[in-house]
Amino acid sequence: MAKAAAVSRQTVSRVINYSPRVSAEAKERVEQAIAQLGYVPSLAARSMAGGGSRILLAVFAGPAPGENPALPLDQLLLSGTAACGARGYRLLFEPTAPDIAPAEAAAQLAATLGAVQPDGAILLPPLDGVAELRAVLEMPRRIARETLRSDVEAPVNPGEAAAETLLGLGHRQVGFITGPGDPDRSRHWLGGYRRALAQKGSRAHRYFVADNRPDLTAVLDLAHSWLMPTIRPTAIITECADAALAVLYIAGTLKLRVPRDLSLITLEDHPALIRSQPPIAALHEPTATQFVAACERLIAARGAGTAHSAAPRTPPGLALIERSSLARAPRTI
Amino acid sequence: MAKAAAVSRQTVSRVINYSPRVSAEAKERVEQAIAQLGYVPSLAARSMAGGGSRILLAVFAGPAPGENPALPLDQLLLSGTAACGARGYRLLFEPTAPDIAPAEAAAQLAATLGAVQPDGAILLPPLDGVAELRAVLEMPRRIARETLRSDVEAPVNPGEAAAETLLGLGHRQVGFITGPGDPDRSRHWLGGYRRALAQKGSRAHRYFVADNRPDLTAVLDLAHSWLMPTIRPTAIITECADAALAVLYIAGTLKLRVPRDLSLITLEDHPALIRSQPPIAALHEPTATQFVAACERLIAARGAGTAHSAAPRTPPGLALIERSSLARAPRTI
DNA sequence: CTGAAAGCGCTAACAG
DNA sequence: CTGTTAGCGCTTTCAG
Repeated sequence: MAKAAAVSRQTVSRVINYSPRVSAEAKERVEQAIAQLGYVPSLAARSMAGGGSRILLAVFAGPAPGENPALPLDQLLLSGTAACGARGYRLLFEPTAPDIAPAEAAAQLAATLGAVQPDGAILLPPLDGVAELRAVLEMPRRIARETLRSDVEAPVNPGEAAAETLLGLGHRQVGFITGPGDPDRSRHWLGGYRRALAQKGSRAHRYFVADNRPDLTAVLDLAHSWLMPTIRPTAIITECADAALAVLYIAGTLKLRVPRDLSLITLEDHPALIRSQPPIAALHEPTATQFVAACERLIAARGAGTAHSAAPRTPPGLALIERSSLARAPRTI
Repeated sequence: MAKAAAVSRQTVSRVINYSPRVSAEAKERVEQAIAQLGYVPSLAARSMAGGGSRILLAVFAGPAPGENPALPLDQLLLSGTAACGARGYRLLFEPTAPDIAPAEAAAQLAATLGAVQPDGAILLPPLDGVAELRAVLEMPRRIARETLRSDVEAPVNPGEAAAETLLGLGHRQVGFITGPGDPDRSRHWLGGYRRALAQKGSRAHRYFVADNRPDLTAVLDLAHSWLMPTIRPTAIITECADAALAVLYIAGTLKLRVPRDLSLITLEDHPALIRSQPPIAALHEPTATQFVAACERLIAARGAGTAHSAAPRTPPGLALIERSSLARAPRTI
């Protein structure tokens, strides 16, 4: 190929690797030849020659059949491939086998690492907490490691944060509706909600809890039964966006106005929340954003000094999308 | 590595490639050494040496920002990686850039093909209809090509099929509620519904159409407005599962019984449909199933004669999941 | 059934 | 700034 541009293969290599040590003239010729011949460098060859594989590995917990993944995989796939593709990288999603011991999962991961030799790997939650897997990423040929959450900070619990927000607005009857998705996650978030209420709650505080991950019709029934009586929640947290819309609808049929009579917040963001009347607030882990950031750090880390990026890690935390579904609690019940 | 087993690299290669031409004895030794040293063959090296990359490429239409993909990407990712992983393959998802001309998309694809050199590629809908892309997969180093639909059969339109099913049950007032997701797809399916009604419909038939892709609260309102009056649909098709559940709830509040007073069918299957009361029928393209089948054909095709698998292509068609939400139309309106 | 030789396409490391 | 020399880890092809 190279010879078509009357230069050596090395110069071609330099050009496609954006080395500054190429004369403008040579670069020109090479680029022209590349365009003409439709030349595309082979990933495999580059990887083997030590130039980096230009592959990033996203490891997620493969859910047992019938179970839901703990993550919005489609969002991650979309935003991740876009971010990586823009920089000439590829993103490979790899599930861990469901229901296996950490040690086995670690062995599996090590095998994948050996076979693919990615330039970096991301342990997606809840895998980021598994010490065995983190260890595997430490050891081998300096594979940069990333997780979504900062390694330092304690992860924030969305359920807890949402409850605190509502308590801060003076609400005393706060409801929580779990959603489908990973049961462990539901449990964890619900736990956060309980903690917040227990901590700040006086006797006047009341729990309204649906911990059974109700489906849509069940949520509608439930909302009706909660909002009909005089003693009712003045604020409701829903794990999934659908449920919030369902509650909003029920509130409407009962002539309750959001947010005057009822505040609503959901732990999953969704485009439909913007268009609803009123728009519904969301307090969620910005998973996709963090994922893209992690990918970019990984890509940036290539060539940089240490593997484990010392790059600026913006504290991830939660994203509170305030919309007009939140208000102070009404004076009287 | 190989020398640890007291054989040549060749023999190792044969063992890991399941060549039959190895003595049981040598095989034993090699396998032991492999386990001991934690040896993993490098994908890149195998690919470069011509042994096949063991990578499958899934090409999908990258949606414009804000738009939804036309496919259940998370399902495809889950089932696809599982299927490929079980056979030692990897699955790489690659989006086409949104809003570009077919020719450009083709160039992009060609570049990816050159860089990754997958053993096979799958054009996910709606890309499978783009001639330029299909052409790219024909040409190069015998990359096996697959699509979800059979190349021969005309794709079946789920909207049309659902409408026909209901017409066959004697329904004359049939509703159709579009959902979020790819707008083109909505349009297409709605068109099928219209065609079916126009074809079989007498004057007595009535259309109830929501073509504005309503969100959940809008669906709830809509269902109420449809089902309240005396002249109302006796059957409703919803594009997405949520909407079906919403309609079911509204029917309940209006004392309409499903399926006696109202038949329900949705074009998206979802676990929640099984648990609802009654369970709701779904008529959907079994995308994930077809995708897994396509992957397996691709993997099987490696080594086999022709690239373009002449393997038995089971007619894909649609999957009608009958549940108790379907019944004959009531005698009187 | 097993070994030896050659090379896949690139990039690092070193000269010029 | 550019060219030369190796060699990455495997598999193919060809001999034993």
